[in-house]
Amino acid sequence: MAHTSARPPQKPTPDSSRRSEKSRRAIYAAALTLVTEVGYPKTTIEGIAARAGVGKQTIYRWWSSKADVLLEAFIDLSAQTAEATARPEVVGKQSPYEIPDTGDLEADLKLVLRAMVDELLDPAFEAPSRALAAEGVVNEQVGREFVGKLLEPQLQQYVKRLRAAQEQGAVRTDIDPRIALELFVSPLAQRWLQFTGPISYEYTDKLVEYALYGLAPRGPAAR
Amino acid sequence: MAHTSARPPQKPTPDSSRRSEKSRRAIYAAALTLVTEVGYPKTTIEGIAARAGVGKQTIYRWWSSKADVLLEAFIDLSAQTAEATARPEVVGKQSPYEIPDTGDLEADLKLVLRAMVDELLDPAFEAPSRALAAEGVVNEQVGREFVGKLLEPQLQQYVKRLRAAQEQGAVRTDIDPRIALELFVSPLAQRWLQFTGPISYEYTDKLVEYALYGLAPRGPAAR
DNA sequence: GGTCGGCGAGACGGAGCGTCTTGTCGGGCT
DNA sequence: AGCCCGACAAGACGCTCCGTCTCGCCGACC
Repeated sequence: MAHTSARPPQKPTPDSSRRSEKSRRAIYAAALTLVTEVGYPKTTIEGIAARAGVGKQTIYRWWSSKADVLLEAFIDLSAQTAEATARPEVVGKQSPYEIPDTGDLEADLKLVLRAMVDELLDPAFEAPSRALAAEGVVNEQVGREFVGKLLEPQLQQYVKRLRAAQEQGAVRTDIDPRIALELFVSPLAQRWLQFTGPISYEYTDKLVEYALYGLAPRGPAAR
Repeated sequence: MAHTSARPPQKPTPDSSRRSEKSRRAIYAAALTLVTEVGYPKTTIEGIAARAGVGKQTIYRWWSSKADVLLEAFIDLSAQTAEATARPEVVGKQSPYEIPDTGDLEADLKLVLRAMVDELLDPAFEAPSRALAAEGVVNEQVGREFVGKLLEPQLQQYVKRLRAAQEQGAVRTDIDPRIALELFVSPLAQRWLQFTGPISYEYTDKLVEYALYGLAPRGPAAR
């Protein structure tokens, strides 16, 4: 009776060693193109398959949904972009978008947030990341994967920079860096996600200033 | 040639004076129920019609998409809830969730943010507002309507309270209140929308403290 | 040179789309 | 009082896309 095989309705796990690299890349490219051209809701698995010159079954064999395809495609795109961006100065792995430490926290943060503004307005990134963010809002599993694989690694760079700032005396030591970073990152994210306001360098500069020095007057009379 | 009628393929505008109030309310209820029970993607116009005991055409006659139906249904729900919440002390229109002014800005903000935490975790509100937020991320028209009709009016309450605080000397006068409010509202919104972290009273309390007093040390040596 | 499994292609039944048709019903006008 | 008009419930229609399936085909490994 009991051999080594599983009992219940198990999927006939595909053999990944025989997987076609060419098809995979064509599917990534088709998914990213379509989501940019026709928008996420009108992007269909049939459409991706047709555009990639691939059978539908090839997509269903390796992915579970169009969100899953797009997530992997976007992760792949991000990895490529990061690789291209990273100067090949050090052989060791370049962490995603390392934040500079010139000793001037305010300037460093303003610089990085300005770079984020540029990225948010780059059409090649905007369509797929908007689509994934939208899916993640309503589908917790996709949301957590999106955050875990793409967003949180970037946020950890801020944690790192803020910890350094605490050692330099530029940030109070009783502050939780993981929360502190949200004071300037989340407002930008919300304006971009929900169209709650315009996005500009002046705006992100102000966010950094407000967050660092607080809304309350700093005179000795305060508090 | 030119009579009073329009020329090109115009929709035969329906007569709103003959509109069935009963059907409208049934459709709102069905939409809100379905989105809570089966989720936004599986909520269909056919399903709403069936659940409401209504013909599909009645929905297509008055709304353009399921997002449109849900948006109106949710606005209606919010209006009813606001009406029920507002104590009938004054006859005049109660603005949505007026923020108290006890003279202690920190305490007032913490209180209101705690109330927002409660609301975000209320299942009856969570499903529809998540669905609309998700749709709005990917559909700018829906996004702007969602923000204009639901989000921004609430944010303006913070603007009002912060302006009062500026007059009281509790907030620096060179600060833009519309941006300042985002320091504590947006982080909470992002954690809720994207599952980037847990939501609690302790968390929102910290947001208020960080925003008011800043991340940088407040000693005379700073800056 | 034979076997195995992923591959492109596309047929299949089922859902839901948005439109259109039919007959019913109720309010407003004459 | 009787009539007319348009919104209404119901559901048929052709369409697209879903997810599964069945074909041959072809390349890798034995």
